[in-house]
Order: sequence, then C-alpha cells, then structure tokens
Amino acid sequence: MPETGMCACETVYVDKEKVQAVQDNISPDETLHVLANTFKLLGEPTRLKILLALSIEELCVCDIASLLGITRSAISHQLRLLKNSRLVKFRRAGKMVYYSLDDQHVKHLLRDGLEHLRD
Amino acid sequence: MPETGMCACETVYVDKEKVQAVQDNISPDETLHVLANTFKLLGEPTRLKILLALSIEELCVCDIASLLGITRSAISHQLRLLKNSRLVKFRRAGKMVYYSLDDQHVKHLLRDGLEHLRD
DNA sequence: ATTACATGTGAACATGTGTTCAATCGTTTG
DNA sequence: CAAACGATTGAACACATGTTCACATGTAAT
Repeated sequence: MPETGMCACETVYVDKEKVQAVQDNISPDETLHVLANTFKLLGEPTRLKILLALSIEELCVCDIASLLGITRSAISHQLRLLKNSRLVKFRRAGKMVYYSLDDQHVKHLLRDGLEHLRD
Repeated sequence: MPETGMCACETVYVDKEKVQAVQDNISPDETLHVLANTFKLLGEPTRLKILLALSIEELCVCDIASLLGITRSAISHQLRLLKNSRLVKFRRAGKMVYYSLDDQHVKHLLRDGLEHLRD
C-alpha cells in the first residue's frame, strides 16, 4: 500500500514538492561553487596554518616557510591561490613581499571554526 | 649592511623571535588538522549542497540524491564522512534513514560563509 | 522464508591537488 | 652592468579523493 510520498525514491508515489522546496531555497550553483572554494582553501592544514599565522601578524614568504618547515616555493603557490580568492593581500617592501589577511571575514571564519571545535 | 632581522630568510641576521611568537600563538597541529578537516568537508560542492539542504529540512538519502542528480551511493559515501565528523546525524524510520544537521555550529559556519560572499 | 526496496560498502577508475626542483622575474646593492 | 637574493612560475611527480558499478546489509511486507 503506497504511502503519500515521503521520499523521492522511484517506487513510491513521489511527492517532489519537498525536494522542489529545498531546491528553491538553496543558493544557485555558481554561488555554491564560490562558497565551496572558500571553504576548500581553509580546508588544507598548510593553508589554514598560513591564514592563522597571518591573522596574528603580517609575514613575508620566508617567515611563513620557516614557520611551516616547507619550501618557499610551496608557500608561494599557496599564497597565489589565497590571493586569487581575495583571502590575503600583499605589500612590497624592497625585495620582500609581506602578506596579510584581506578582510575581516576570513578572521571571523577562522574564529567560528575554532569555536566549533569546543563542544 | 645587514638590517636588524625583519625576516626569517637565510642570509639576513635572522631575528626568529617574530616567527617564534607566531608559532606559539597558533593552535597545536592536532587541533589544526581537525579544523582543516571540518573546512575541507564544507569545501566540496556536493557536500556543501547536502549540508545546505539539510539546514533547511530533514531529508532521506533518496531525496538528496534526486536533489543533486547523482547516485544514491555517492550520497551515502559523503554522508558517511559527514557523519564521522559529527556534522550530520541520522534517524531510522522503517527502511529509510533521515539525515539532519548535527548541531548549530555547522549552520553558523554556513551562514557566515554566505555572508562572506557579500562584499 | 522469500521478495522488495532503501541504504551501506568495497574496489576501481578518473580527476584534482600539494609539494618539489629548476628556471625566471624583480628589486636592491656593489 | 653585474651579482645577490627574495619571490614567483612551470613542469612533473606522488598522493588524495569523488564518483560509479556491483554487491552486501537491513528492514518491511507478502
């Protein structure tokens, strides 16, 4: 005896209204991809550590490399990604380039993330 | 003429104090990996869409699969990851399993992330 | 018990990605 | 100009990961 659709499964008399309602309430795919990309950038230990370090103090590539114990090149690659997504900004000072967080939103995300761990 | 250390680079008379100070102020590596893992889970379009959908309404695997247009199996795999990291919880109802967000922290992270996009 | 069906799992594949090495760019200094 | 040095870039490699297919599990109904 078929129930009134509770699920989108094939064999049930489907009530697609619920699914459609949710579909309509979530952001468009393009927005989701941008958001996912932001979270993904925060989702790697190396980049996360870079961002947390920059949330404390402005640092140059060398500082970060020595901080994380990996190549300056690797840091530079990651900083480029963070730069492209406007998570960090930079400032030239002679031969060196100093990086810092681009806006406060990033700092908030980091803070909220850390708060999430305490429960 | 060497400046007083402004950077951790090899050739400068290094003042490692700044680097050390930052080193001491960021969370231990274990914490960072847990946090990074949380962000990483949010950092994939599929999972992000799952979580956003669940932030609106409790859904079963079939609903989500029909929502995203990918295999039930794929959804199940992703839900397992989200379950293991306590981002979602589930409830059995007969043959079906209904999923929902585990706690409010996830919802907050999603909200903050979306806010971050508006600037 | 046997069928039906929603969900879960394991293996395999394709794809994405972080790191390193080598070479180059940009700036400063001799 | 040439040398020194910090930063960047590109190619290549190793590795992680998301999806699918086929099969297993668990629950409900006949």
